[in-house]
Amino acid sequence: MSHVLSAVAWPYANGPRHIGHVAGFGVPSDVFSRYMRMAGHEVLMVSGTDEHGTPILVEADKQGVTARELADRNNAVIITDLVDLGLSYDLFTRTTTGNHYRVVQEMFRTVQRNGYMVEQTAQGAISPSTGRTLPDRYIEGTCPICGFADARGDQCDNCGNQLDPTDLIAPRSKINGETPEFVETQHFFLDLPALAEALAQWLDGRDAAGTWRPNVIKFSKNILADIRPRAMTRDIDWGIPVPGWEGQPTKRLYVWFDAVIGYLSASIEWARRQGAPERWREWWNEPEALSYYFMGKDNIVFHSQIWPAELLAYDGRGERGGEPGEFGVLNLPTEVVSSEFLTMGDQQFSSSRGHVLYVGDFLARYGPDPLRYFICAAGPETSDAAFTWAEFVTRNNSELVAGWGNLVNRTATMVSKQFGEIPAAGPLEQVDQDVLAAVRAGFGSVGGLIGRHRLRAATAEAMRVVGEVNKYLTATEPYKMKDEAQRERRGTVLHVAVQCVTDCNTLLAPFLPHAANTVHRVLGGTGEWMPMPRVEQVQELDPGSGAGLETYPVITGDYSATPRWESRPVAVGTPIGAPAPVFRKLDPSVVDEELGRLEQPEDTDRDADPETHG
RNA sequence: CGCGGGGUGGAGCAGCUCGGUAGCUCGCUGGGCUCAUAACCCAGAGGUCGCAGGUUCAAAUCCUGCCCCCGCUACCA
Repeated sequence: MSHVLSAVAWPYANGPRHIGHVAGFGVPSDVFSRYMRMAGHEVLMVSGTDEHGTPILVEADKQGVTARELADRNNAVIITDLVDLGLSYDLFTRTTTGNHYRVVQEMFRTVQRNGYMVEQTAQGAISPSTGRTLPDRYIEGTCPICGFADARGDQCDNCGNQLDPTDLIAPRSKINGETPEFVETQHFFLDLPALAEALAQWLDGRDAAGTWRPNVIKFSKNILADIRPRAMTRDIDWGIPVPGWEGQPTKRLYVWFDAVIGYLSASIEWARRQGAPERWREWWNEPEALSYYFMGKDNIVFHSQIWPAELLAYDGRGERGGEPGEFGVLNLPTEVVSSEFLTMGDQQFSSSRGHVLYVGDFLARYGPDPLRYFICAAGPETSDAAFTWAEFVTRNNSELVAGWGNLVNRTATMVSKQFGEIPAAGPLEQVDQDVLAAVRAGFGSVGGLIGRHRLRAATAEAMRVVGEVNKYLTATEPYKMKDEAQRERRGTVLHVAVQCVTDCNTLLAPFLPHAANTVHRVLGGTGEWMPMPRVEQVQELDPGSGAGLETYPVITGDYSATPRWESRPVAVGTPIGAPAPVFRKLDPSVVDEELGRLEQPEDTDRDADPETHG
């Protein structure tokens, strides 16, 4: 049994999340975490909403609300989506809490004391109207090389050359068209080159372990080649105050510096709320503890470079040495589990063009498990994958309904009609023993695949096992055993079938936790078999710091009753009544219906694009 | 230009690290069954594994060159 940290990417609170987001970080991390709990590990699964940074401010300005108000609103929406999907966080919090601010500032101070946070003057773009940093990607102008009029601050799309915003001719802000001001400004830079060797050593070790997805380890080692210091502060008035610069409220920590620290701060917050304030150390200080970070591919650099660099700097393990602070020596990631992107048909998601499918809308129409199933079976695991309504409907109908749901239903129907309870088994024949063994073997094969983050293969393997049981029923034909003389054999077959369905339900529980509870009840069980997360309103722990929260919602849950990853013998005599279907069959017309919805987005004010024309 | 991913029966994918009868799901055709949400089971048709060379007794799998597609830029993870 190990301590396993499931560190799940923090959704950005500038709007609701679409199904691509939960395909990248959400469902894969939950399947893994649920499985690891079932396998007997001590899992701590943490995340929260990421609420700082320029895009939040830009969106808040657009909506005429404060950054806090915008973050509060989106935090609530995101929490509802994630809990409805059944994502079993031990704590899903936010980056605006006092606890987070304190942890981030402690990290900063120690990194600085160890010599890895160096103050430098840099040329930066400022928005004259707000005084805020204007990130490179919000600046555009004429390319000095090819004359292209809409070159970006960091690259020209026309000629492909890398640019610096100061190179642009007639630079302008993408936000409001004003001319940015380039000023000399002081910032703290994380001295990544001084940590490069330690990072390389760590990555080599991870590479040697051979467990990372090939493209992730490859990409991570690649970006190490031209590593350079990165500014960890910004000229902005929304974010965590910079220790030592308290007198400068327009300087704040860079959003990515604080966001990745959320994994640690959320672990600490969880421990404090458990009334065991030091318990987080079991996942962060014990060297044999494991940590898995789940995200989309655009976040790889922050998890395989910036965050480990922050940890190494905190631990004092770069070339300048140093001593860890009050958190002690912190563990580096065991594995960075990055997904590729889910596309909608053949294009990427785009909220402004209405080419998007929000989690909340999806769940309202189809419920959580069909989405979870699709993501597990056909998600962007090792390459981009397309979500299409046609494939969604097909997989739902032919795999969930006709494969698994039907097996549950036909088994429960026969038991209910012929015995009304789980019958006792007589002597087992070879065919009975074979199917029982085939299903039991699934614990090893499916579990091994989930442990290696091969969810597509794991799903297929679990469904193959389901198929074995369907074959068993066809081979033994219990529905033909009408004679009283065949009563014992009929009972034996149905007993075996119920045992197999029960075990299949265990195998599928990490993927389909809601359905697992339904099946559990169909087979005569009661209550919530797979524990579910819940939303809880909590008090701010550190009212003196943070963004001024008083109470806020979190996702949490008690998962201690999680069933084990093993065959559970069924209890003879358990009453089984006539079952109701576990999954809903979808009419193929939903494909056209949904495609029509996409073509005519209800959002009528989407033409009000402040970016176009001045 | 560079970096990365990908091109496998009608569709979507696995296999490629460690060469050796090309596999899965859906669809299609035929058959069986009727307990089940017309579900389930069996059989079959359908592929010169992007192209051209090379290594080898043997290449989807290794090497070289080429072609095509997609990311790396956006309110997107």
